[in-house]
Amino acid sequence: MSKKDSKYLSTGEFAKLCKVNKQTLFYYDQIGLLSPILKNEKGYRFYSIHQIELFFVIDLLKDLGMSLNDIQTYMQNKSPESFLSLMYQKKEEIVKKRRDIEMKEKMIDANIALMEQAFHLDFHQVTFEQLPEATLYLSRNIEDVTDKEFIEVVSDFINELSTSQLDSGYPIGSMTKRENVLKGEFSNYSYLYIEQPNPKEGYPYFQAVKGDFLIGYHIGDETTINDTYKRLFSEMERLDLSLGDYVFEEFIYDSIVKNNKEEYVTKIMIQVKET
Amino acid sequence: MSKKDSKYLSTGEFAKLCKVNKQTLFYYDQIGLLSPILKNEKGYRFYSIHQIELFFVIDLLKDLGMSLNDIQTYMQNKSPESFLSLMYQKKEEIVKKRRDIEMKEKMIDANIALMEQAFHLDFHQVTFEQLPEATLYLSRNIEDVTDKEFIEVVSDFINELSTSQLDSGYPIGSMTKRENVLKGEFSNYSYLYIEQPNPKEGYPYFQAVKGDFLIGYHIGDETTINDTYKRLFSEMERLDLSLGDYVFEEFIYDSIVKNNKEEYVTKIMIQVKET
DNA sequence: CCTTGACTATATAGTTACTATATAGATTAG
DNA sequence: CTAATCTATATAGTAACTATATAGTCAAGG
Repeated sequence: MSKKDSKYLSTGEFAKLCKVNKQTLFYYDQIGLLSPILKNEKGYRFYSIHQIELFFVIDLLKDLGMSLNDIQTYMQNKSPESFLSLMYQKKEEIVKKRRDIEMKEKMIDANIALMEQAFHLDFHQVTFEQLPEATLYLSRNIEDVTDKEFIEVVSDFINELSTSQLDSGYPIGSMTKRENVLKGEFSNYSYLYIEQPNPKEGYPYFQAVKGDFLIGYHIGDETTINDTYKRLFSEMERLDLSLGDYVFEEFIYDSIVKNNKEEYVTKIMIQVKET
Repeated sequence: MSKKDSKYLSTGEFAKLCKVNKQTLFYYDQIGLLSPILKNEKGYRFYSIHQIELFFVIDLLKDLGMSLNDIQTYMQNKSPESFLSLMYQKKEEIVKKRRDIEMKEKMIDANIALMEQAFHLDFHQVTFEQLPEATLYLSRNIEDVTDKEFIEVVSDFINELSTSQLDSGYPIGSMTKRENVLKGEFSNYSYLYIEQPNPKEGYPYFQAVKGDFLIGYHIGDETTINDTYKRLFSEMERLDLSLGDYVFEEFIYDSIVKNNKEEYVTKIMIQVKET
């Protein structure tokens, strides 16, 4: 490279600096998005070091979901005013994006915690535990609803979680009222719930779970859960305990980690009081 | 829809719940990534509400840059152990991604601040100001380097910023030592710098800028900056000020917001002391 | 009972933003 | 002077949708 040329970067050098494939720069040149400031008689491209700034902005906008076409349109009509308004718009978008990432990070954390916990559990053991208070966000009531209504409630609940940013990453559980459990309708759930480790103001939360629980695990799919309930109830009797207000169910192993239903595991937490 | 069918969601309903295009679900079914649990004799697809969980995991992994192919591979060999190790791996990745987003948000904030500020400036005004202390991260020395070396230093500087997470989003400026300025070598910069609003431990920062400055603006490209410097120096003389340790240059309007070089604006901050 | 409108399906082609490959000429280090 | 390494163009392939065309299905209203 001659002394004169050394002010500039070749495509390869510029690509390295931008941390992209050389082909990408050819492509950007082709579509006219970012062309080298000079091409010599042999067709060799030469980029100025200042062009890195432009590349960074392109990269930023691209990362924020703007198409190369739209970026090009901006670049052709650029001005401090349009840049500022673009930045304001992208600020809003990136805040959304950051929240989304934060939520997903929480989801990963919750999944890790759940799995780590699961490894230390003996699913054949029934235990008596005191659970601390927890705040739950509940769905609408789902007692005795039709299948169709059930689907609607679940859909609304899921939508509510994402629109109101209530999705803590924790798994969704279901709770059943004492009276339905007493009737033997173990799967006639009253509400769906999701735990809220950091409850926000202004939502009708359910303060729950503080108290004594009998905890057991059901292995297999929901069709055989009645047997497990019966086993737990006889254990309750043996310990001289009586049923409290609610029973809670949470999946430990489900379709996400197991291929066949026989290996699913459901945690059953029966609120109890001493007689 | 018959009572029996109402336990399930049609492709359209499920797509709405997943917040994706119906076609995407066809595509996922086609490649065998996520198939409805039943298809009736007419070929209509029916999804179970539980499948939303699987979709969420697929969506999470996809968002974290995993290809549908790799996701499928995981799904075929799923187990609590492999899920946990996947989650640990994705946790690392998402932390990186979050930091990246946070950095870009800062970049947007800095750009907004810069532009808002610029709108309130009169580029023809020369002012005398006291600037607060600031922490700068400097490049290697670039006095009297060749063009080639200059490019190398800039490249290294930019790489260092991203690898050591020193990129604060602020624009990169250049500073020139008093002695070079006195020789009239205004563009024989000594260092590049980037401001660090929240300096981290363990880096050799430059504590700077606290003190009195004469601030003016150069309109046009770098080839004519000498005239502006001369104008500023005569103003310095008039005010009975003498040159301090450094002169700082920062772009206000550059190729990112202006199409032609005649409209570029450079802020020149001359450190001064009273004589 | 028939029609209308809203759904469902499949098949195929198009899109975006690369990415890889093949071929050939240019440059540089030893 | 030659081999290794760069550069270029042209073309094809890729992932993950997305759109379009065509046709069958279904439920609700007149």
